[in-house]
This record gives sequence, structure tokens and C-alpha cells, in this order.
Amino acid sequence: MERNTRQRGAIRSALESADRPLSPQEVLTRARQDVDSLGIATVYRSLSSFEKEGLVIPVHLPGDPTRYELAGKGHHHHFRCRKCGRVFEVEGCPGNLHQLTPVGFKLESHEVLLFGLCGECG
Amino acid sequence: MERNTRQRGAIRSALESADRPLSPQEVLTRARQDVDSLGIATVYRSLSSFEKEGLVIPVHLPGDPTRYELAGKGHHHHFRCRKCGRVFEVEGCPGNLHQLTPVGFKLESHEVLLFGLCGECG
DNA sequence: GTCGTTGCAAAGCGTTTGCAGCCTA
DNA sequence: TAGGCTGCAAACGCTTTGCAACGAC
Repeated sequence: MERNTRQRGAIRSALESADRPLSPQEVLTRARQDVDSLGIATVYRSLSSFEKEGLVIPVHLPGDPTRYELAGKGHHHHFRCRKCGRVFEVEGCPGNLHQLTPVGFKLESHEVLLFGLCGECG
Repeated sequence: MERNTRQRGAIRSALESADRPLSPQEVLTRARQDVDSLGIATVYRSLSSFEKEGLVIPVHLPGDPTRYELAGKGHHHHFRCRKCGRVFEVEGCPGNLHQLTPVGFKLESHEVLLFGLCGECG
């Protein structure tokens, strides 16, 4: 059973106030503004329980720690600038993915990652 | 300047004989059949120098260590079975990716990952 | 002979876990 | 009050690095 604690509230708030996926470390920094005794272990435990509940979604980027963002934003993907490292959300989806899937395979989900330069760095 | 050593040869062979991306640990196991004193540090160092040379390509999968495959196979993506964990190469590419890219951004590369069940597990 | 390469061991870094005390329900 | 939650520190697994010996060119 899930309990509502100050820590979990702070972690959820941190994610809500962000407009991009946050790493556990970034979550910790932000959430400590609410609960300054917060420990990194609690962040990891909360994020993974939020993930199980479907409240947050993990965003995996090559070479970076896993980031998390709130679920319910609708289907989208991510663009990472190779210069400044920031991660942006991109609307839409290329589609056609079932056409790529080998015969006999069952496609359940997918991830599309774009890399390049953002508007400011380009 | 790059030198040809038995170790690098063994690592390259390991990748050549595989039909799927290998993790550094898997590369080590296979390459040790040629050079049994091979150490894991050498595998990491060689893989990253091969990557810089453009000889191999890293394949990143959420939750797994980075795998490597030989470059020059043509553009393709990957499908991972959530049951058996195997990673398959997928021909083709969804295209349309420039349409997803925000205005002012410069798209340089991308990655598409498919998840689901393979033919045997489905 | 030079200097890049190797293997070992130690260090790094992100993540997980054991445990005793805390606090929500 | 029960049992989930928390913070700390230790443990973990993968990856990187320091260093002295090695070996390709």
C-alpha cells in the first residue's frame, strides 16, 4: 500500500515543476528545497515505485543516467543536443513501426531518440 | 597511431563472428578463446577506440550495458524481446524524422528501439 | 628503442540494499 | 500500533584509470 509522505510529495512536485525529464540527482536537488533531509536512496525508491504505479515514465539516453518525467503527457519522443546536453520533448511519432517489425514478432512499444543541435547551439 | 595486437585482433574477430550486438563482457568471453589472458579493461579500451575509428557502433538498450556491433552493415535498428532478452536487427527505418524535429534544430542522427515479443516467445 | 598497449588492481559512479528508527494510516 | 517509509552507509555492477611491464613498428 502506498503512503503519502512529505518526501514523496516533494519528489512528485519536483517532477511536476520540470519541463523536461530529470535524473534522480536532479530530482534530489529540487526536492531538497522542500525536504532538506531527503536522501538519494529515497529518490530512487520513490521513482521506481512511481514507475510501477504508472505515474512516471523513464527516459533512457545513451551515456546518461535514466531520467524520469510525469506520465500522461501523451505519446512523444526526445531530442538531445550534443552540445549543451539538454533533452527536449518532440511531438509526434514517425509511425510505420509495424512495417519494420519482423514477421511473427509482436511489437508492444518503442522509443525514438533524436540527436543533433538545438536551436541555440546550431 | 593504432597498433595491431593479438588482443585487438581477437576482439575484432569476436564481433565479426557474432550476428548480434555484444556486450563488453560477451566480447571478453568470446575473445578469450583466442587470447586467454585478455582483460576486461582492454576490451573496454579497444571497443572505445574502435568506436572512435568508426569500426564499431554502440547499441544502447535501456537497463542493459552498452553493446557493440561492427559498423558497415547499413542503417538499421533493433528489436528486443522482453521475454528472452535477445536483441535482433531490424531492417529499414521509419523515415519522417525531420518532420518531428523542432524548427531551428539540426538533426544529425537517431535511434529507434522496438520492444515486444520475438517469434519464439510470442 | 620508442611509445602505444596490456593486465592488474584500485578508484569512480550510478544504483540497490540492510537495518534501525520514524511516521502515516 | 502495525508495517510501510526514510536516511545512512555499505554493497553492487559496470566502466574507467594509474601504473609498471610488454611488445609492435
